[in-house]
Amino acid sequence: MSNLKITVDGVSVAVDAGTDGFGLFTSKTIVAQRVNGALKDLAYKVLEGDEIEGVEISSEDGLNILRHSTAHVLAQAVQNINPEAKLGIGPPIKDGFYYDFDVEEPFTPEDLKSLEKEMERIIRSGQRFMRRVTNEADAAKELSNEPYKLELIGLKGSELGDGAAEVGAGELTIYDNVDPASGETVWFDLCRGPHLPNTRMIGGAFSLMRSAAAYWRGSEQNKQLQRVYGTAWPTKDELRAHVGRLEEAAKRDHRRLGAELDLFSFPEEIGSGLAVFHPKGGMIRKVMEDYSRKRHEESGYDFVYSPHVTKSNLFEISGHLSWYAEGMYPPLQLDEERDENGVVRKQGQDYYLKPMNCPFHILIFKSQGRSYRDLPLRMFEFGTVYRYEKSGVVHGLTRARGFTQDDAHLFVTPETMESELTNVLNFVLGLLRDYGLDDFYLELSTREEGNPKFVGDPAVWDQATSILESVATKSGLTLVPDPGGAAFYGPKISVQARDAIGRTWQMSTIQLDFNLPERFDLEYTAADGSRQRPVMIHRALFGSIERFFGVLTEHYAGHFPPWLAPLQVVGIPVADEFNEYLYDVADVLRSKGVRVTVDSSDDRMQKKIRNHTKDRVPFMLIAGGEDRDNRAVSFRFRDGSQENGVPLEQAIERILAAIESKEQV
RNA sequence: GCCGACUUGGCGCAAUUGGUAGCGCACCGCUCUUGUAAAGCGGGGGUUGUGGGUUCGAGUCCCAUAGUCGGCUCCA
Repeated sequence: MSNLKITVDGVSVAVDAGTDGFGLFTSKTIVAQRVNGALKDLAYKVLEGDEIEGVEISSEDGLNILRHSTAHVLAQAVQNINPEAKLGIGPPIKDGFYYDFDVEEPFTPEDLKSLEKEMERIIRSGQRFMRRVTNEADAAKELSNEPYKLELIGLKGSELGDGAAEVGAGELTIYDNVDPASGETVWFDLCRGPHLPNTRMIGGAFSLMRSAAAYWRGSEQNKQLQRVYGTAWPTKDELRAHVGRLEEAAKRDHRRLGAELDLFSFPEEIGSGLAVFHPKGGMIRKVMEDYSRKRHEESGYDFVYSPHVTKSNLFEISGHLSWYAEGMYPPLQLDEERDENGVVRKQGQDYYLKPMNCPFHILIFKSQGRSYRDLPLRMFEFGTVYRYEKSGVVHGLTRARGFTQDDAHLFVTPETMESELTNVLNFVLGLLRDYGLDDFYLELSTREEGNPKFVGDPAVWDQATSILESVATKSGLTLVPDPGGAAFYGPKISVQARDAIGRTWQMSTIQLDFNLPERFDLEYTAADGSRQRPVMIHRALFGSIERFFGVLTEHYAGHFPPWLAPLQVVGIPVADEFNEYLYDVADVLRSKGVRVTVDSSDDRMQKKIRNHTKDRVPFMLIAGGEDRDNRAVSFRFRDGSQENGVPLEQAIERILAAIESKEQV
């Protein structure tokens, strides 16, 4: 008889005692149930008053369960092949999962192949995932061979981090993998769950992607384990689509496009992480910089310049040498000179390549007495900085060792701080939109209680943080908190932008700083004649020009809009005879500031079209007899579409308009 | 910095168990060339990232170093 009243997907129903998720949900795509907000296996037996929802495999929770179960199968496969392997953790992640193992030999690509085979066998065998509640003492006994799991048991309830998939805040549980034929437990793992009912539901849409080392529990102090990354999807079509997205991202990789389109390179002779821009990349960069300068000038910024090297003293005052010395290039040591008696005649001196521009701008502020009438003072510089990034992190233009920041420092009075921040945020968003990015959210990076990295008075931090938060909230954009992510001297807002294929990039940062003004003892004279300390706002819109260049390259997949394209128009004659006509057309365009050339090489027209399409020239103007006779040209665009016989005046108008409007074509 | 993989003409690749470097594109020359993604023929170019070592002999094996790639850690 029906004696339990529960709610299923919002509908009240009465069910028999002992009813579980298998009884409530018949759809094969329901893989788990959410009971009173908590995820449970389908095997969970409902209780009076439970509010239950089915979890679809294609939902975010469903995918996580699928991937986590696949991770378990991976771990079982690893231990089947190598019983000596010790288990780390194996959580689901975006698009997939990983599992860490302590093994003697790192996994090879061949190992991954044989692991996939073993996983397929396990999946086909249809093992059931059976939840079993245990306690610390029993679990410790069962897992006595698994030192890392033992460590997690000891951590239960305290700071968990990535271990959260193994042990939750509630009961300690183990999942047994039970062979359906023999009823025997063939493998088990400490796990919070939930899981798919059985391995067969994983299906065939999974793949092991790569292996790599990873520190146990994410700390450099710990041993490195061998991590295997995999991906898993409800269907093979979704797996294929995912692989397709990865290929698309690889095709857009700015490092690859940089070489293909002859934009920039990293000559080995110069050193890791140090780029040179070739003429085409240089043109794009110049346009970016010119436009940025124009916008800064319009917005009341002053332009300043500072040298690339400085005596160590400057970064001692700023505090960078005590906090970030290992991130700076080692000093150029100017030797001291001694006379014949060994007495110092000239003191030695250390010079550093600058890793930041702020102290230089501060010195400009200090070069004279400042009045409240001078503020806000906004100093802008394309400042090239050098940071000795660790060898393993250098990555094309997005993580280089030498790069140029579009850096500005605003010196403001406490009263104008909030309005200046609002202006800066609007300025940033407007400029980013001009570069074709228009999907943003904000991140508020704050200090972490008790972390000695953060300097200064906590009360001041709180004040700064609340001002930033208020400005960010008023922008109307989504605000995501980032506790502990602040700079050592103050909190910051960063603008995150989504690119054409949905990836997010941290772009601009706006940081408040109460610390450096104090260290450098900055002052201005207030209206009442008193000496006051200004507040500094650090901000960079592109972050670094190189990085922004890389992001734009990937955003546009190399198809830069006309205003940025290094070559905007190329004339392609149908035959040599029409070169002259196209030269005339090109002259007109060039006189209006268009970057144009005529391809008068020996190649055939078809070959020229192919070459310039691959080069991503936005406008190809083709001309033959018909066009010349009618004073017209034929457009061909990068996507292969074309428009013939466009009157010359109209064609020129159109090209100029496209450049002027910064639109994409 | 740590773990692993990789490095052959400008670029992309090839070279049996170690036996003395090839191909395509690009480049140069010549001939040809009127309608939307590769004309034909010929030519030049590499002491295989660098430095050591093993060997009669090394692109192939070993060591070191630089650089690149994938992760981890880091990112003022």
